[in-house]
Amino acid sequence: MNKGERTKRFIIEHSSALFNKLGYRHTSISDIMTATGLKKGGIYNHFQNKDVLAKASFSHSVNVLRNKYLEAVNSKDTSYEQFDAFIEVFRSLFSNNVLVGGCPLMNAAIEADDTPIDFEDSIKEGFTGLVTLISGIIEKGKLQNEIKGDIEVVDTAKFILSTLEGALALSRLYQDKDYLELAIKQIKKLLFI
Amino acid sequence: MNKGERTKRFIIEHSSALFNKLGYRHTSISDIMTATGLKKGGIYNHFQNKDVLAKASFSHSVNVLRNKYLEAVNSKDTSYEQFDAFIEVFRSLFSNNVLVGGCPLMNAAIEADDTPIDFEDSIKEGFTGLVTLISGIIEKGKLQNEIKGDIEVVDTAKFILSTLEGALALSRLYQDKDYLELAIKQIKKLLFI
DNA sequence: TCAAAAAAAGACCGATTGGTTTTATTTATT
DNA sequence: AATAAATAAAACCAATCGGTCTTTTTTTGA
Repeated sequence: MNKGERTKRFIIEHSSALFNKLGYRHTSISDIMTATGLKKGGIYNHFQNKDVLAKASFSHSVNVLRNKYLEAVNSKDTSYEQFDAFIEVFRSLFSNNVLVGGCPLMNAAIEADDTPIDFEDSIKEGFTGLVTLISGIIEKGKLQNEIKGDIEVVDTAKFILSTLEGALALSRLYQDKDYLELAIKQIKKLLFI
Repeated sequence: MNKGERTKRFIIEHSSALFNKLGYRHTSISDIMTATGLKKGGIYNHFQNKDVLAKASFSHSVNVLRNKYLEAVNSKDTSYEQFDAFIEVFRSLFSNNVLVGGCPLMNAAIEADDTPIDFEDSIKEGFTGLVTLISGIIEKGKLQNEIKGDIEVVDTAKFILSTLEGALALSRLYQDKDYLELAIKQIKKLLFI
């Protein structure tokens, strides 16, 4: 990997945290200059404009998170364990252990609401990927008689995602994990036999 | 009411929609000038600075919404009807019938996350008020044997709020009411006898 | 090692930001 | 109707925004 690629990655890694914390519109190039220690010339040498950098940073955050989810879920065999592993990654969005600033999908979704963001489709893809992941866990659980048989797979996955995302936002606002833990407890009660 | 007060109200009414749609940081004075037809002198004559106007606009949005909630719930006698009435107001946050731009509490909460907003306490108060309102409905339902007796009132209210807020955000992103409707269906199933 | 290419710094640009001040106009009071 | 007070427009301000361009420095490959 040559210098150019290394620097480009370096910029993305450092700016993705900034964008997720401050928002895409509100994060300025000078914020990124401070965070990276580079000047404008060094940044614009790798990205045509701020929007391109913002999109790359968003994708990076989402990729980091997705890989964590997949790694966690795929390492388990029962739906109980898969769900717990998934939840453990989701909990990191409260504790800032994997990313800082909360869920990048929800943050971007709220910002995109009525304020056009050019990577809105990527936000939808990200959420849809999560619904698919949760659906897989439910499907497996039903097959293995761990999850109630009369549950609608995709609808329930959408419901679980809604609940978790809402609870995360409230837990972060109050800096109180109870909202998230309560949601997890209720979901488990709904799901498992 | 003299001219000054009338203009002040006029500015708040018009800018609150803008702030809720675009975000508090991102809405500019010139946006407000366009929306109100006033020039800077006319606006700064009534508000010391943008933050004061932003806070007044946020409070206005929250007040409009709170009055709708209270009016809806207080006009009903059974917890079934109260819950439906509450939900009908919440649905308006998807259809933009009462406010435009989604839930002002959630919008501000996401913006306040890691980006200090000076009215963060007002956001918390707003959410706490909603938890109290929902708790009241559950309490009444338990007393009137409409809601399951073994339900934890406040914890369940927090769970319901989490679910609804998350589902609203997803429904708004996809422009698809299913997320919200699914959440409502599950909550009713959980709640009522 | 040396020259070409890539990378990054630095200076600069017009537009926009929030905000102030001065001037003009409208409203309210006598 | 006249006048003081309130209101709003207009002009102006420094700071910051995203972005460009030129120059300098560093990396790379022969």
